[in-house]
Amino acid sequence: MTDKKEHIINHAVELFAEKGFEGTSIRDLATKAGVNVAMVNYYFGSKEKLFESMLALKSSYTRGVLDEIAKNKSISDIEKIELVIDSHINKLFLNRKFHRVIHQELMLSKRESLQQAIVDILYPNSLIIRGIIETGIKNGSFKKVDPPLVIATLTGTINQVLLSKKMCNKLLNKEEDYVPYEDAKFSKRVADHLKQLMRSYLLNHS
Amino acid sequence: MTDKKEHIINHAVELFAEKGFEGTSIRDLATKAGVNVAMVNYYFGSKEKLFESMLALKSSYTRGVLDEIAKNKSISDIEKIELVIDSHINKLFLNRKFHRVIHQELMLSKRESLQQAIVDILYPNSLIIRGIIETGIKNGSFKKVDPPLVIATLTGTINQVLLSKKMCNKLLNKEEDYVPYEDAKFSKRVADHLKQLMRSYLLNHS
DNA sequence: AAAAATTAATTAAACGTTTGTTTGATATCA
DNA sequence: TGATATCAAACAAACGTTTAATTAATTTTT
Repeated sequence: MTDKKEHIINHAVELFAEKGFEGTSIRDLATKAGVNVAMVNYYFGSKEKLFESMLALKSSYTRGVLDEIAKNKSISDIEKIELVIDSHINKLFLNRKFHRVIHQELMLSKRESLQQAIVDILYPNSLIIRGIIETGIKNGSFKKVDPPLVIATLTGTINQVLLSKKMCNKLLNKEEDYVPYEDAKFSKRVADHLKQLMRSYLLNHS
Repeated sequence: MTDKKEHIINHAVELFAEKGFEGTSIRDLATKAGVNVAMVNYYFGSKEKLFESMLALKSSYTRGVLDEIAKNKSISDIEKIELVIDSHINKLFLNRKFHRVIHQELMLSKRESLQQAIVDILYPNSLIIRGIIETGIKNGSFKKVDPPLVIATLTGTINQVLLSKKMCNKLLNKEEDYVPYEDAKFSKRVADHLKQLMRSYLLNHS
């Protein structure tokens, strides 16, 4: 992947996140990236292939960390969940623009092949978390919960605050121009909430 | 609102939910609704005003029920939360197409005036839930939780399962053509999960 | 009640833009 | 010299929208 291609992709993520795939024109993108309109098709072939290239480049960040947490044998199950929460929030807050883009595409049923590609990016993570939860249940350290829905709660809560600055600020009673995602206090607040929630829900006080 | 306008709006909700605002063409819509292309502009003035009309018509369902739950003095705080969960799931599952549309628009920063209108639709509901939680904390029946983030968890969990059939089915290990949103068993499953989650998190066992 | 006049609804066609994409010429570099 | 990169310009197709003519429905007048 050349510098120029990455440069275009990075601007594409910004625009796709703000205006959606259909709402972003090649001309907008070319202007913002400071290149000629023809360069996008020259490098990527088409707007849709540009999107696929973006997926391929930006989805690489997902794997790895979660796996290590799951395999770690020196920490308890609930500590694993807490580490998962921390790393997940960290990752999603940092890559929130890209995350917004794939969330959009996941909701739409145009371009269904891309939908499958996005599921393939997101699903492995949920599988790992599921493994931790089910192990905890077998161990007797966790209560008998509904693992898929616990995952929906974890990711759903983070998505809920991540996907709309306007709604998030309204919910938190913050002023309009506050950017919660760049405030370490806020990401810690979300993490603390989820950790306490999971502790009280998962742990078996027997 | 005439029958014809409502008829067009109902088809617009379907298409907007599937393909997004930019991804839906007036010609697609006219064909699907069985009317001439010119009728959309004749009745609504423009594509954007059609969207606003849709907002005005379809957002009416939101208010009312939650208010009654909050005011009810013959049930406990946790029972109020459980009723909120039931009515919320019921409402969102029934109106999931419309909910998907406003969720999309909330994520994008094109047409910011519409964003504000959507926040104004969603926010009052969260205020009522917040009131219940804060009352519970004052009563001593609830632990000292972070009310805005509890709301984010409630709505986020429901959104997470609601916004992508493909992802939802993958998470639940269901086959591709299963429609969870029309299965009463599934909505009960989500409701049970959220109720147990909230019970163990909110209740003060002192 | 019938006829005329007025308003509303519907249509096919066209309008001007914008869209993604391609071309062919020119510049840059190896 | 040959390959790669960049450019302004043009392309056809699709877009939201408007027009002008026609039909349907409603109201007014006789």
